[in-house]
Parts: sequence; structure tokens; C-alpha cells
Amino acid sequence: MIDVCQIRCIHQDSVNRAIGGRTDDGVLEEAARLLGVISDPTRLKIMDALRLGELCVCDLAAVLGMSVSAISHQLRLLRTSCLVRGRRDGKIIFYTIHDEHVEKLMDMALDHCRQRCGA
Amino acid sequence: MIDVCQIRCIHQDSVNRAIGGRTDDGVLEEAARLLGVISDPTRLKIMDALRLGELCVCDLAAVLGMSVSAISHQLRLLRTSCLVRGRRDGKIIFYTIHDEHVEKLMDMALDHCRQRCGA
DNA sequence: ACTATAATTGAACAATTGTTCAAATATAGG
DNA sequence: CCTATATTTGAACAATTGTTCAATTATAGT
Repeated sequence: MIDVCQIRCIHQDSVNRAIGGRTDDGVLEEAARLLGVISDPTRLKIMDALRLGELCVCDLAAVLGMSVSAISHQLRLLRTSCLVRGRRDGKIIFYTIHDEHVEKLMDMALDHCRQRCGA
Repeated sequence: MIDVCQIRCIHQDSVNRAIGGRTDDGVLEEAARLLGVISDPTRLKIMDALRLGELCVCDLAAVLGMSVSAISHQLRLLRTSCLVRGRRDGKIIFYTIHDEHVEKLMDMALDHCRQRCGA
């Protein structure tokens, strides 16, 4: 029994408007998943490191001071979410930010958290 | 003993460039925390519902079909991260998106996940 | 083929997260 | 003041997540 509160407290018209105009659940869930991928410090540091140019797994491990395995696990997530892309050159795979749209998304997030909160 | 790989595989200059140019750890961790807040389906749905106008906790519970308590818990996170703001009118508190910068950030995330992945 | 190296993968464990349920605030009206 | 209502809060539990360790795949050189 969900405690959706009694009819008297709901602003029915506002609720209807919100229900009518809401974004498809699937899209929102996919977006949440995507944001979840860049909401991890390690992955954000990886993306940040890649902004100045391509790096291999080993380089990233050196930059972040973490194990190659840990980095690789995170890279997989970033790859499958189209946030980074890799190009193979012999034994080595070089990673870069997937596209500038992604870079912009990162910038906006960094911007927001640099602004102080008024209320 | 961390398996930072042997010197031979590191591209030293690239690594130095990345280390020199990297964003402050604190900022990245704060950004990660912020992104974490909007990376949850429930919270994203709350934000989506608020785009068309202010709603109270009770309205949001009705729109999402969830308990008032669950919504309230999530609203707290959204409030303390300056993603939504509330104004009190008597017994009722009406919530809205904090500012248009936040709205833009959401749009970008939704955009990205609507684009298909090439590789 | 055989060896060495770059990178990925799987299982497991610790740590974090989201929801529920019950209880506590805060505001308004009689 | 006492009751009713809107919202918040705390504790607990289930589910998810990130790292480590060990083993595996992929590529290149000899």
C-alpha cells in the first residue's frame, strides 16, 4: 500500500501537465546509466587525462597511480558508453575522448560544481 | 605492490603532459559527486517532471508513482547539490529546477544518449 | 612455434546506494 | 493548545558498484 497522499494535497492540473510532458522512461533510464558512467572519480580522472591527447592503458595507470587492471575495467565502461574510443597501433591501444560533445558535457559539469550554491 | 607497468611501455612525454595539465582532484571528485546525483533514474525523473513547472513532494509522488518518503529522500540530495530549489507556501513546499544551467546539463545528457554509437 | 608484453576478463570482497517502514518536525486552522 | 496535514528524517535491508588478484587473450619479434 503506497502512501500516495490523499487527493486533497495533489495539484491535479500540475500533475497532469507533468505526466503529459514527461520524457520517455527508457530515455531517462539510459541517460541515468550514461551519467552514472561519468559520475565516478576514477573515470572522470581518466577522461580528464585524455583531454590533452591520447594515452594507452599503461600511461593512464601511471597518471592516476592505479593498477592497469583497475583502469582497464573502467575503460571498458567508458568504451561501451561511447565516452572514449581506442585505436590500436601494434600491441598498444591508444585512447581518446569519443567526441567533442562528450568533452562539452564534462565542461558543463565542472562549471556547475565550481559555482557556489546560493540557498 | 602496484603493477604500474615497466618503464618501457610508458610514453613518458604524454604522461608528463597529462599530469601537468590535469584538473585538480578536488574539483573532479566534486564533479563526480554532482554527476552521481543526476545519474539516478528516480532523480532524473523528478528533474524531468519539474521542467514544466513547480510541484510539491506529493505531486511528484503521484507523477512517479512512488512513496512520498522515497521522493523526499531524493529531493534532499537534489537540494543540497543545488539541482532543485524549494519555496514554501504555507504547509506546502514547491520545487523547481535550480537554474537554467542545470536544465542545459540535462539536455546535453539526453542528447548524447539519443545519438547512436558508431564503433 | 615460442617468448614477452599490452591489455582484457572473471570471481570475490568491501563499500556505497536506494527504498521501505516507522517516527519526528513544521505549519495552519479550529 | 490540540488536531490534521505536508514533509523530513533515521535505521535497516537488499542491490549495486569499484578494486584487487589471478588467469586469459591478442599482438609482435625472434
